Amino acid sequence: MPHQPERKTFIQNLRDHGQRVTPERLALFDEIFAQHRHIDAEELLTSLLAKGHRISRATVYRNLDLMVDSGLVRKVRLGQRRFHFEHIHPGQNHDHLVCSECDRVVEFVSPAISAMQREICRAHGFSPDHHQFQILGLCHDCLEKGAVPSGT
Amino acid sequence: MPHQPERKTFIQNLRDHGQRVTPERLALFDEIFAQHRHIDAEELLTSLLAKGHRISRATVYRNLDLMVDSGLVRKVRLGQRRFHFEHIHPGQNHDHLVCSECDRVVEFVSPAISAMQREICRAHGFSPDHHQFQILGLCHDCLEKGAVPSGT
DNA sequence: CGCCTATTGCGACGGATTCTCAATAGATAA
DNA sequence: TTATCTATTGAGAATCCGTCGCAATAGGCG
Ligand SMILES: [Mn+2]
Ligand SMILES: [Mn+2]
Ligand SMILES: [Zn+2]
Ligand SMILES: [Zn+2]
Repeated sequence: MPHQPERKTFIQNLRDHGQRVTPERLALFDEIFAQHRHIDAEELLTSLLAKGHRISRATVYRNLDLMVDSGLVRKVRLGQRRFHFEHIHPGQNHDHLVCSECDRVVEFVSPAISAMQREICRAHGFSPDHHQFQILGLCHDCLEKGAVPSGT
Repeated sequence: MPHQPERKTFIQNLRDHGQRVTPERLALFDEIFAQHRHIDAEELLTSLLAKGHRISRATVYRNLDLMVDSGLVRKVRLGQRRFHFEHIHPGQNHDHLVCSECDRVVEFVSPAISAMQREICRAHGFSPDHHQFQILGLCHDCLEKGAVPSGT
């Protein structure tokens, strides 16, 4: 269990808010923190069931929201359709390059973005909570394989 | 008709690709370019019908995609659910601040973002097509009305 | 242990978009 | 102008991605 401290934080968060520590919550938590990739609700449900856990789709969705609210998990829109989830690495923010040909996702660290975000919000009287930033395009491999950049 | 040149471009685009110039396409085009705001497919359908045009929902969706592909219209995810569309102002890129309390959308011009995007893509061997950048938070008005920033 | 109530599972429901397919109507050439 | 070819349309069913309602279950506390 390489994510023991986060697990303890999660359990403490639950207790602090009068929420219950259920096996479903722990299994879901462990699954997200075991994965080092972007994973969607359906994939999480499938892997949990494959590992013998008994959990329903609604519970997966409900508890993903709960973990997002508690700040342990991030919910990102990578493609056009569903949300993906990833556990948060504290202190190391990143955003995503998404290949529209092969769906590959590359993370990039963006020190300048936080500063820019602060400045823009200051200028407009906004109080920022979080941002979504994705760059869509073609990855290196797809370019070499001859995919055409942009419209047809 | 204050968008005559774009209209001609659209028609030429269609002809160049062996696509037909239909009244439905022109009506939809005119509606998007008449609006100076972010509008979704359902709203477009409703206003077209209210103006006496005969057009179906499927046609609206199909032709929105077509206009996005031809580079005249941008498709942005402002809330969590549906897409919104806006006509492109060439040479003046912008992104969006979205208030999570009142759904207000404020546009901001971001000269630094293009440069950053280019640099990040160069470093990762990516060929960028476009990006999605939204900052979620609380607008000035909602802050004054006492909305609580972030969690709970 | 026993109560209280938060949480769960199941299946129905919902919004947004896409699909299917027969009918319609632009474009082109004679 | 008319015939022909086929892209496009309309209508509604289907799909995708979640969310909801509610009865059954089971954590947490005294
Ligand atoms: Mn990531
Ligand atoms: Mn805009
Ligand atoms: Zn690729
Ligand atoms: Zn607001």
